[in-house]
Amino acid sequence: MVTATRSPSPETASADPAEPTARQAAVLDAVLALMQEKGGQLTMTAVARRASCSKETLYKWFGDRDGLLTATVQWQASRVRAGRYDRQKLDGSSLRDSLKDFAATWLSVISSPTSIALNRVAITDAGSREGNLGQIVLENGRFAIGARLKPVLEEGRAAGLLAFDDTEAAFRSFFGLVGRDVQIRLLLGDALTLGKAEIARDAAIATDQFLTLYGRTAQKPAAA
Amino acid sequence: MVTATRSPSPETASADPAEPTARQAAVLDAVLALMQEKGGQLTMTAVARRASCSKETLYKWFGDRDGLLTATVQWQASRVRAGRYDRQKLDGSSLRDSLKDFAATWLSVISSPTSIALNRVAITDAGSREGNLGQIVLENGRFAIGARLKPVLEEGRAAGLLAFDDTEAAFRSFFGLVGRDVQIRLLLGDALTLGKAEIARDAAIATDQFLTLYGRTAQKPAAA
DNA sequence: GATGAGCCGTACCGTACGTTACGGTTCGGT
DNA sequence: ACCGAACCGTAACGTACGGTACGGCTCATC
Repeated sequence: MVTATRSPSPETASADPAEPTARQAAVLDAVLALMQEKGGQLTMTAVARRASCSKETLYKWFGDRDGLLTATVQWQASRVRAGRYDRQKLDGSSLRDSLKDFAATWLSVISSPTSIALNRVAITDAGSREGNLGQIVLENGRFAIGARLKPVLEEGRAAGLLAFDDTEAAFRSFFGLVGRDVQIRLLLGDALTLGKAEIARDAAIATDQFLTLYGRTAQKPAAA
Repeated sequence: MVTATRSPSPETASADPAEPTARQAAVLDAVLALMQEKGGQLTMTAVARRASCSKETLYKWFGDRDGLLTATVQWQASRVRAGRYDRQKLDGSSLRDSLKDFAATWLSVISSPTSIALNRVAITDAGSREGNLGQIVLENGRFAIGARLKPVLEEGRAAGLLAFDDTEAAFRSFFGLVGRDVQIRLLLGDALTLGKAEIARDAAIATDQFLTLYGRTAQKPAAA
C-alpha cells in the first residue's frame, strides 16, 4: 500500500490506490524492469539496489513485499489506459475499426514483456497464500477491457450492426478469437514474437471473424 | 530425472522420460495433490511427509527439486491421453461430434485443479531461471492437442467439409473459441466453475462457431 | 549556522527451505 | 542366520531472503 497502513504524516499522501510520488513511481518502474529481466527472483534487496533507495524506504512506503507488488500492478494498470472510443457515428466501418483497435491494443498488451512478467507474478501469487494480486490483475486486465468493449458492442447492436443476446458471451468470443493461444504460450515461455504488422493482421482477422459470427449483415469471412 | 544422472544400478531403470515405479508414481501423485492443496509452497519436506518417504529417497530418484517437478509434469501428461478419434466415415455430423469432444475434453482439462496448479508452477518456473518446465507443459498441453486435432481438421478439409489454407491458423481459432478467457481467469485465481453441462454447452457453441467460420457448408450460427 | 526530517547504504536477525548426512529398520538373496 | 541394498525418519548445514536497526548525508526551514 502506498503511504502504508498508518502514515504518521500526510506528506506524500493521497487516496489508497492513488498517485505515487515521482520518486515512488521510479521505484515501481524499477520493479517492473526487474520483473522482466530477472523473472521471479524479485528480491527487496534487488529492488532497493536497482532503484537506488534503501530497503527501509521501501518498507515505509509500501508496507511489505506484497504491498510493493500490489502498488506495482496498479501503477502499470494506471498507464494502460489507451483508447477512448467515445461514441461516434457508428456505421459498419467505424465499428469494425473500433474492434480492430481494441484487438490490436489487447494483443500488444498481452504480448508485452511487462504484461507477461506481471501476469507471471500474479499467477504465482494466486497459487499460494491469500494473495489478491491475481484479482487485481484480472480487474485491470481481462475485466477492464471487457467493461470498455461491451458498450461498443451494445452500441453496435443498437445500431443494428450486431446481433447477440448475451453481451458477456459475445465479448468472450471476441476475446478468444483475438487472444487465441498467445497469452498462455507466452506465459509458459514460448518464444512467440508478435510484430506490429503481425498484430495488425491478426487483429483484423479476428475482427472479421467476430463480425461473421455476430454481425447482422453478411461479412467477408477471413479464411486465412 | 527419474533414475537420476547416473544410476549405479539398473534396478528401477528405464528410459529417461519413462515409466516411474509404482512407488515413484505414488510420490508424484503426492506432489500433484500438494500442488492443488497448498499451492506454491511445494517444499521437499512436505512432499516427503505426504508421500511417506525420506527426502534422501526423493533426491536419489529425482536428482533435485526441478527433477521432481519435471517428472511430475510428465507423469501427469502421460495420463491425459484421452480420445483417439481414429478416422471414421467423417461426414458433417461426425466431424462436428469430434470437434465437440475435443472442445469438451480440452475445457475439462484446463479447468481441472490439477491442470491449474501444474500450469501455475510451470509459469512460475518459466519466469525465473533456465527452467524448461514451461516448454514441457506446452509440449504436452497446447501443442499436443494441436497435433491431435490438426489431422481431424485436414481430414475434414479433404472430405470437403472444411475450408482453410493454414491448418495451424484454423486450429488456433478453434483453440481461442473454445478456451476464450477460461484459462487465464482460472490461473489468476478467479472463482470460475465449469460444470459438466456447462462444458458440454460451451463446447457445442464453440464448435458451431468454428464451423460457421471454417465450414464449407452453411452452419447455423449459435448466437448465444 | 543550527535543527530536524527524510532517505541512502549497510549490517544484522530470524526463518524457511533445498540439500546432505546418518542411524535404524525392512527385506530379498544366499 | 547373515549380508547388503534400499529406504524411512530426522537432524544438521548453508544460503537466500523478508524485515529491522542504525549511522551518516542532504537539504529545507528558521
